[in-house]
Amino acid sequence: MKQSDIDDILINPDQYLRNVLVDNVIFGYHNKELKVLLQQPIALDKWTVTGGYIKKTESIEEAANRIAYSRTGLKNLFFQQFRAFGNPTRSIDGSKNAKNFTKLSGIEVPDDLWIFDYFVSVGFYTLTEFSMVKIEKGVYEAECQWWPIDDLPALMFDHEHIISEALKALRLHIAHYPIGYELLSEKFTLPEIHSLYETILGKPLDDRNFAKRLMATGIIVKLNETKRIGAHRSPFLYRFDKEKYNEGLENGAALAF
Amino acid sequence: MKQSDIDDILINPDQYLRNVLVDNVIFGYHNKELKVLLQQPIALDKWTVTGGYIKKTESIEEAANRIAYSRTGLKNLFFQQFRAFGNPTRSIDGSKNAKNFTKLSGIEVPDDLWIFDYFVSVGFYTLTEFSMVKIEKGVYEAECQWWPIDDLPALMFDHEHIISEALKALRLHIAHYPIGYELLSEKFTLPEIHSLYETILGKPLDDRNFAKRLMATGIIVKLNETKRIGAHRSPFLYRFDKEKYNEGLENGAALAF
DNA sequence: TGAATAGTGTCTTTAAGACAGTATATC
DNA sequence: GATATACTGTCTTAAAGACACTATTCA
Repeated sequence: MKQSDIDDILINPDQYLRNVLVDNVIFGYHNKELKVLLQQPIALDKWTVTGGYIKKTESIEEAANRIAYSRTGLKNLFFQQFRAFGNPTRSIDGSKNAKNFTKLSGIEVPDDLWIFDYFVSVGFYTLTEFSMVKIEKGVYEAECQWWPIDDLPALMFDHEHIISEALKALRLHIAHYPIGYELLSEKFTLPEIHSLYETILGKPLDDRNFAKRLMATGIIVKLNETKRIGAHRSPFLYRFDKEKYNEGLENGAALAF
Repeated sequence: MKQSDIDDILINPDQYLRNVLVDNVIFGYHNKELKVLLQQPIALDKWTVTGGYIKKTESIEEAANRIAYSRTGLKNLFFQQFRAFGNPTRSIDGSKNAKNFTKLSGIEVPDDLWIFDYFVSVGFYTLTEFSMVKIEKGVYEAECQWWPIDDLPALMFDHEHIISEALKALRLHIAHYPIGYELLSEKFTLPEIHSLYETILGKPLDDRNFAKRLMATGIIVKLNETKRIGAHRSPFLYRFDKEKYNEGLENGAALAF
């Protein structure tokens, strides 16, 4: 749990559910790079994924969305619940006992204050195109920035585990459902979507087989336009067939890479 | 939330996490039938899946196990988290406001008591062989019994949805990982495991292709014994190769039915 | 015409799916 | 020998995977 959240829930304890929160692993893709949005609470040297408490009036999905919106300024991002984390070690941390809390905040609190009990975290991941994001850090965050998924800073609690589980879930998802609508421009080239899949999966995919299979699903449509990319052959542009895409999200699209 | 749980958490509020609980959908298999263990709290006419609060000293997995043990008397059952449920409508229910609560229990409580806020439910499912289970109903349950999955009684809250999501998760699991170790005798016949798969998936599977594929995974081993089943040809007995089975649980076993 | 990237077709191998007749045990 | 169940092999079709050359653009 982050210092800022402790403050927030102390100031407005009545509007939040207790002992349960949402952690939302925000993945950002841009130009063959996959990154994750992390924040560093003031007065702590470790980083956390974005997360927050759940209001009594909202669902866990709404909470995950609200958190993503508050950091990225974007709505209608693709997001997905992947699993919940909950065990007593989630509270064994320097910030999670009364003495340390008082030292950090100057506020005196009883030893058995309920916020020192562990919190069950419901994990979501969210996908976004990171060049479109104007990061808005929270008032209690010293920093909020993108980190490459294979070069993460020191993370609080089990957040490294949460990120790796989120990535595992994302890679499983990509093998069964279409992906990319929120990550590419409306019109995109075959090499662009090819790179997206390679980057998320972290492995090369044969370009001929990739194009063959992707076209076979019908979720993308070739346009009669090309994109000029300089001193090279101009690639054709494609767009998603939103109907087929949504159908794929519902029923699965056979793209088992 | 069940009446019994409300009592329990009122009597011992300090040992449990607040606003979060575990619901454990216990599936029972026996003789070509798949059932789910449901309980009916005293003074209510609707049924619920088994569930309970999470102690501050235990993980959500330990809580799910404790619940399964308390109802079935069995340990080391196969269980799996599938997803969390949380939205404000989870608290709109006859038992979830102060007036009704007082009417049912005779205990006066304030209108804004925290237990009337909604609870996030972390959903697990558990598999067991139901002829081995001696059902132990909780002190606050009027009934606790097996129900066929395609003939359920009226269920509280979103519990029908929880069961259908659990079943969906189980069927997804069975397509990617081995299953059955906890559901069959140590030695079993091909027709027995064939029926198990057909029952869980709810559809017929070609017997020749099933045997071919199952043997190809190496997770079962043919023994040099047969089982006498009366006036018919005696089927051979098989057992699981526990090493291959566990490896399949870790890395997946290609059995995409 | 050289450099960089786009785009595409064929063959092989493997897996999935459909399908039916023989073998065995007991009465 | 009648009956009920166990057991298994082949063919067809579809998908996956490996693989390399031609086309375009522009400097």
